[in-house]
Amino acid sequence: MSKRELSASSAAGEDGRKRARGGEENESESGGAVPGNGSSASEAEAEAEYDSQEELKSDGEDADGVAGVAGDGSGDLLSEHDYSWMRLKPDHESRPLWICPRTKHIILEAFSPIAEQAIDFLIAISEPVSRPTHIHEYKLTQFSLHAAVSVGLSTTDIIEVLNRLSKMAVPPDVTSFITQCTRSYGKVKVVIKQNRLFIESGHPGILQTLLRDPVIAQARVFPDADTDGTVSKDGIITQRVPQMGDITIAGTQKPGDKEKAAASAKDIAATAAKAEAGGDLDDAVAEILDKEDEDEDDAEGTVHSFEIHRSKYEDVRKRCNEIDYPMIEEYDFRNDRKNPDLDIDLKPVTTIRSYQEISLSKMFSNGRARSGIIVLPCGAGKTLVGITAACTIRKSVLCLCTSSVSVMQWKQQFLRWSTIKEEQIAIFTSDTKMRFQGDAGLVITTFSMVSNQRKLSAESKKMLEFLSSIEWGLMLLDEVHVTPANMFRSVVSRIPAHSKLGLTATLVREDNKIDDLNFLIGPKLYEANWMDLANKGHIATVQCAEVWCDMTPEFYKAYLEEASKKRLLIYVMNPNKFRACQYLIRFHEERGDKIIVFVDNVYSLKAYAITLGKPFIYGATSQSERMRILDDFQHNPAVRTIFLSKVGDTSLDLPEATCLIQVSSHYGSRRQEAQRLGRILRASRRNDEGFNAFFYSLVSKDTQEMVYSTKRQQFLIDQGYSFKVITHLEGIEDCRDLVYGDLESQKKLLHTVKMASEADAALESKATDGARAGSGGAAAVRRGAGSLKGLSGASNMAYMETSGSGRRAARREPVEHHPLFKRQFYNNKK
DNA sequence: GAGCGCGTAA
DNA sequence: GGCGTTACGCGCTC
Repeated sequence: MSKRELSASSAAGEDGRKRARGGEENESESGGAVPGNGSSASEAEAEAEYDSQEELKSDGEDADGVAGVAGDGSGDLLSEHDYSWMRLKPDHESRPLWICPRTKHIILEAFSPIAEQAIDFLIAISEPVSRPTHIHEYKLTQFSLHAAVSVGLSTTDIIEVLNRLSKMAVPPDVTSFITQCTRSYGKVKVVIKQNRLFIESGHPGILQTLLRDPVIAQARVFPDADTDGTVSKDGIITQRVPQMGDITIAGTQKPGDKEKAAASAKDIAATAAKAEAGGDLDDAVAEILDKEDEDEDDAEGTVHSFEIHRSKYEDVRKRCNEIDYPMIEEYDFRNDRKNPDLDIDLKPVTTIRSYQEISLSKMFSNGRARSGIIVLPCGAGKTLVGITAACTIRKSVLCLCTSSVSVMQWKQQFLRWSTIKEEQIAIFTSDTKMRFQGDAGLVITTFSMVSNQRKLSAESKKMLEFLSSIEWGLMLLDEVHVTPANMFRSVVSRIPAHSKLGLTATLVREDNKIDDLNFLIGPKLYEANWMDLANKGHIATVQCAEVWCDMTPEFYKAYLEEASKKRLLIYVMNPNKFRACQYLIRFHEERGDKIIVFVDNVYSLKAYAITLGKPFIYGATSQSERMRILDDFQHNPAVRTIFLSKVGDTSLDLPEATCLIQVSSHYGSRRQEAQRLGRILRASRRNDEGFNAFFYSLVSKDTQEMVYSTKRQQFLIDQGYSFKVITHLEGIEDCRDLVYGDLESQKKLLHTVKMASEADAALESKATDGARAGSGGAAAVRRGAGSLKGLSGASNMAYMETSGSGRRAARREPVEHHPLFKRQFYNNKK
């Protein structure tokens, strides 16, 4: 074990600890705009805690070495594996990657001079797991490697570039994993002809292999007399393949993206070569390109296929993934003479940003449209990516949104950025059902409109028939992370589309269905790093802070006494939280910020907004009232703060907002946290000198809320954000006029809250039958006991990243960190 | 076109 | 695997 390895690992550790303490690196550059003194009191506390931890840990590290040569008896995965056989290259210092042979995790030193190029490459071949400031973590997966092949990288390219960037030779396990995952990719395709689905391959043997699988065989449709091409004895169809040419992505100057992809590959290579002081990488890259050209299945001139039932599409595609013959969905739209062209182009003035171009180049890199998912932060122009894809394919487009509001927004955006005419667009929602003119067009609709199988109005039924009769060139799926939902997922197989493009900012769900997107839509083609775009000025930079509000003794007592479901109201209505909220609003209003306050719970929302005298919007607010409040917020300088419930989580476009305060939220939803942050990323002032947007989460200390808060932040932390912990808002005690300043009013508030939750409970027991109410009463005592237990668990979780609650917490983590990192993040003790 | 019931998502 | 709350879309009625 070399010294270097140890020192690099402590760099990783440092990063982990920075995260743990709320990422103080942001403070130095924040310009002191956050009104907390998190750097003094809280930090000192945390520091002391962490120092003692540090001693424990460094002992362990010295004893068994970072690579875990000897077990430390804790059962830590890391310690059970001996990596000491891996030898560092002599010039490993100039190479930025570590590769774990067992878990296929790749760790990047983000401070390396060639980090940026390495990132381009890693994004292409692996999944980002976590990307905080100094150390990034990626993971090689089956799907990420499929995606790599689909953008034109070959097995040897991947291994070779990886080898150049790595501090040690690529371990044999990793090499064979890459080989295994890339070998069969691209051999099987799904194509749509005359609205029917065919499984296609250049190798008839592969089709026979597939047909031996019961799931696939069951989905099969046998060819009839009308079938084009020759049909063999076993019913496999053979046809000649049309030739293909180059394409241009709309809105880009350069012809095609092959060059683009090549350019970035070349960059990586060139820099790696430079770091290496002379190498033959340029040749290797040239080779990559050559290969890309000859790697087409079509070289053989014939292609073989069999048909499957459309209804079985999802099953078959899933099965193919499982048996390692992933089906790729590519649309050779340039040679599609059968389907009518859509007259659409980007307007000449429309320009797309570099990362939008790169993400699209992943989609079109071989001259065809490849189905998949592009992940861009809110405000980074996802819509324009979708529109550009439509302008490149130039066939009929079906655009699916989650709400009717975003349906209208998509329509406006299409009209704004492209040359499409109003009459070519059809809106299909519950209150607008139109058709487009001509034989090709754009339909914008909602997921529920096309997935709803239950009672349909006659008009909708006809419309739905129309939708499934068209061979769509492109299906755009906005907020694609909703697609795996039971009702929504069926649309992708029911409506035939030659290619599908999913867009989202938050490719996370709290259930385990997110992986289903791999066979429902396709691989993740591109994922932008939020921090990265912020640094380049495309989205606003945000200071994130978690404000810890002490519970008042009375509220805390009530919290402990209450059954778990009533607790929420108590910690949300905590008077100290009220005061913190009021204080922050005042502070930011004086700075000239426009503030959105999110309160998830409707009762609390009203209580907060009315007490503080601010307008609020929630589900029951009428459409006209919403418009009025939002309009006021944007244009009336006197209205600086609005309160929103969950209504404001998605697709509200408020470019004026520069500050967010989160008072209550939906459990541990990472998606909600990220999407709320997204509300301020497009702040119109983002490019002002030294501009920062602010994101505060108010958390009642030592309650369940702390657990959720930690979990919620995970997505943003993985995107490189760091949360500063503020335990005390500076100057809050000098504000004598804050609400609930005296014990009397606090008690009154507590009483009101208790009454409210009892009223709710009463309402409920009246609604349900007596049996249920009775059992609830009997359980109350036990719940009280359970609450204490839950409490201690809660505080452990809350301090998870600072004092380490051990592996149990780690297991609950949505993101599986590499053991090397777990060690740093969670500080496993012996 | 507002309001209700239903089903659904997270 | 479900908890509980909130929001929303759809189709229908008045």
